Amino acid sequence: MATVSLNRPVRTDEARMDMREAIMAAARTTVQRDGYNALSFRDLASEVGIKSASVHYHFPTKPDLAEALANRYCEDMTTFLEEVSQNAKTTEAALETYVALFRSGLDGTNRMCVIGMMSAEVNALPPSVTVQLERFAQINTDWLQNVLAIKNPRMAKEKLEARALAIYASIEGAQLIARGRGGDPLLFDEIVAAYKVSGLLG
Amino acid sequence: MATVSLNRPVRTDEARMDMREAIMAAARTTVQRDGYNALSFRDLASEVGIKSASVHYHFPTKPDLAEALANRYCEDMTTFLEEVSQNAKTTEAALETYVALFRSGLDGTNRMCVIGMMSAEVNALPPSVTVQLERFAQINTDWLQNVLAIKNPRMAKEKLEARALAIYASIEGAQLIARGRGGDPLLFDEIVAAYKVSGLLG
DNA sequence: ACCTGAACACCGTTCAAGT
DNA sequence: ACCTGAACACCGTTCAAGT
Repeated sequence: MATVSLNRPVRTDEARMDMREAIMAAARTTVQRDGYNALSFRDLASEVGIKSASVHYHFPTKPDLAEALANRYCEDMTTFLEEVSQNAKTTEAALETYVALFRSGLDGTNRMCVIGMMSAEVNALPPSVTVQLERFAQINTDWLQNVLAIKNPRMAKEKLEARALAIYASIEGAQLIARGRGGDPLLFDEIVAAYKVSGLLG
Repeated sequence: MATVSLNRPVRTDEARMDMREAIMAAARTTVQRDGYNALSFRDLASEVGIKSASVHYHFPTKPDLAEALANRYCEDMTTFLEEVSQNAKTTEAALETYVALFRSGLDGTNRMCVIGMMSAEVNALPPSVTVQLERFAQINTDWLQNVLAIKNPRMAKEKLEARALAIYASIEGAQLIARGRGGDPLLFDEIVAAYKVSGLLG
């Protein structure tokens, strides 16, 4: 079972966690919970024990912080998916773990995928960040496509690509809708179960 | 063909559009484009030609405005779906029109469903608004369930309910992902096409 | 290298005051 | 009934100043 690091602070190695990492850890949690627009440099500063002007030393502007967050999120997702590919015993188990990642943020604290959140808030973000949204989608669909190819060796590549994209979009949607209803993980489960019945996740 | 009023200003009857309606019209567009957290009473005021303090006369607080917006959005959706039910010649056509509504906001101005946006920003919203998010989901799934029941008369009610919820969540997800990629309606179409192939929208 | 206080133009909100 | 200016505590950002 791979570590679900996407819903943990950016780094847990407290002993050598420098200020930049501490800011990113706090910022990730806030973005997942409240969104990028609700993220305040002053709140962030008080969380990590410095003044808001000092946050600007590490991240000159708020979009700079958004870019760093999105970039790190992509890296963590890549690592996570590599671990799943190595450790999952079946393609079904790999897909289960994939879905479980998106469920895990919801459970308890009703947090959302950083990239899903930024997709909603995309009009506040410069190209340096939106390019990371596309990268994250690519990371997800590439991995899904590989898993699906193992499961359905005779499926055409175009169809695998389209199916991978559909799964990614539908899981983000399930998370969004469950989040809107208080982050109920059982609602998320219900939606995912219906995806399976329909054949989308089959 | 039903009027896609969900992506128009709240009321177009300019002659008798009072200030409250003008504020709601401007606010809906801004929420769809930039989100609730990015909505500014001062910008809103200058759009409709009054001062920000005057906006508070019509909507005492920002959550009050959010509640009015979400409530009106539910009403407009109900009207829209009733029109579709009356005018669509086949259940396939009804589903096409449903999907087209979510596509229409994206096209050109990359706007999002007000309720999908508020689902992402749910932590900023009081219960008076989140109850409207649940109401909107119910309006959508009730209608979808009815359409699906006509199409699949032998399907069990529980399965119809689950499928309706899955379709709603997946379409919101398609919109979110397409929005993240610049609001490309062709990407939305690609995702929806894959839903159809998988059987989810079949 | 890293942090700070003070200033700037913003924000939602309140309220006494206008018509 | 509807609107306003002024004030409040907030916001991101800048910058000269500290260590």
